[in-house]
Amino acid sequence: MTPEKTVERLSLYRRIVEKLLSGGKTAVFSHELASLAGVTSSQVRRDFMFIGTNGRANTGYVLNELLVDIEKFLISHQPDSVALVGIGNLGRAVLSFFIDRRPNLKVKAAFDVDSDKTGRVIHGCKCYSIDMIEKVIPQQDINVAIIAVPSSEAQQIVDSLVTAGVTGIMNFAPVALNVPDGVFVDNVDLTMALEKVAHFARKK
Amino acid sequence: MTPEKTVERLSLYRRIVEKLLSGGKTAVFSHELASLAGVTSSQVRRDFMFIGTNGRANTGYVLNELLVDIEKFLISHQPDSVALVGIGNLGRAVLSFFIDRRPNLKVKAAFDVDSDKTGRVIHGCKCYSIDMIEKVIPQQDINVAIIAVPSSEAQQIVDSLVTAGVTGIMNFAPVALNVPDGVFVDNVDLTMALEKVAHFARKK
DNA sequence: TTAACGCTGTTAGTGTTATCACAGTGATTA
DNA sequence: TAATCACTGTGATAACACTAACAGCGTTAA
Repeated sequence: MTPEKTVERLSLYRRIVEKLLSGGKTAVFSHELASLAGVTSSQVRRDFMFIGTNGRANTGYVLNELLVDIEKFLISHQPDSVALVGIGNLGRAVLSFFIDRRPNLKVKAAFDVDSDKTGRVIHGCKCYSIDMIEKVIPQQDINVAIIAVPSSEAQQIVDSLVTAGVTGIMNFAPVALNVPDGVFVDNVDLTMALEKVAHFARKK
Repeated sequence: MTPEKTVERLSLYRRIVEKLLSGGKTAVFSHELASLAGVTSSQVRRDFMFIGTNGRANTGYVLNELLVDIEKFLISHQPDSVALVGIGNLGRAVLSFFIDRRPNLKVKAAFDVDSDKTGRVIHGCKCYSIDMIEKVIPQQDINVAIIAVPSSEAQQIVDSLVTAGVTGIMNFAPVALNVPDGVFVDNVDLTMALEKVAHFARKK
C-alpha cells in the first residue's frame, strides 16, 4: 500500500530527525528536511501524508511528534530479530555494521556451513551450523534474514529460512530468489551497483 | 537516455549469460532468461531493444552475440579504474568482494584517514593517506570511487574526489551527497535496506 | 482588525517504468 | 507448397513515482 520508495525515505528521514533532535532543534520545515535528504519538499510532504503526520504553518514539523509518527509506522512495538547467513568477509562486515546501529533491529544469530566458524560468538552474536536454521529461527522468534553466501547456495538456504518462518530477506547473493507470496526479498547487488556507477560515470 | 533500471538488469543478464555459456548452452529464450533474472520476458526483450541486440524466432538469443552486445554497451574498451575510500570493516569487505570479480573494474587504490592503514597493500591494492587523493587519482586515471567512511566525513571527501576527476560514486555513507552536474552518485544505504525488509516482513 | 506572509496538505499533471497483446518471422511439418 | 508453431520486436496501455502549483491556515505585523 505505501510505496516502497516512501518506506526507504522514511528510514532516511528518521535518521536525519534524530540528528537534528540531538543538535537541539525542535522543529523542521519540509524544505529543510528535503535538502538534507536530497529530495524535493513536495516529496517530503507527500511521504508524510502516508504516515498521517502533520506539521503546522509557520512552524513546520515538530521533531518529537514527527519521530514518533515515523517510528510508529516503520517499527514494530517489539524489536525485530534478524539472522545472518554466511559469515565470510561480507557477512562479518555487515554484522559489525548493524550491531548497535538500530536498537530495534537485533542480529540474534549467525549461520555458516563452515564448522570452524560455528560455536563462536562474533560481535555478540552466536554462530550456528547451517542445519540449525530450522531449529534456532523459531526459537529466537526471528523473522528477518540477511543472506551473504555464494549464489550457488542461496536458494537452498532461502528455502530453509522460509520454512523456519522468515518473511523478510535482504539478499547479497546475485541471483533471483524463489520465494512464496508473502515473503519480501530485497536484492542488494553490489556488482550491479558498481557497474551501473561505472557506466554512468562515462556516459552521463 | 537508457533507463537506469535497464542498465542494472543488463549487469545481471550478463552474469547469467556467462553462467549459461560456461554450462555449454549456446542460445537462450527471453522467457528463460526472464525466469533466471526474476523479471518478465517482455522486460527482457524491451531491455534488449535499448542495446540493439536481436534474437531469432525459434532460436532465441545466441549467447555469444548477446554477451558481446551487452558488454559493448555496459563496458568501456579499457577497464575502469576504481578507488576505495575508507578502509574500515565495510571497506575491506567490499574490497575483497570486488577483487577479481569483474576484470573490467579494477580497484587500483585505497585511502584512509588512519595513518596506521596507509602504506600497506590490502588484497593487492595500495593504501594511501586521504590527502593523497588529488594526486593519486589523476595519476592512476581513476574515475569511479567507493565511499565507505562515516557520514560526517563523506561530503568533504566527495569534494576532493570530484576535484580529482571522479565522475561516478558508489556511496555507503547514509547522507545525501552534494555533487555537480555530470557526476553520478548511487547510494547504497544498508540500514535503509534492512529497515525496509523488516517493515515489509511484517506488513506484507 | 485586517493584510501580508510563509508554510502545509492535496490535487492535478508529467515523466518514467513495466506490462499487454499482437503483427511479423523463420523453422518445422505434412 | 501451404499450414502450424513458437518465438521476437514493438506500439499501445497501464502502473508507478515525482513535481508543480495552489487553496487553506496560523502567525506576525500594521
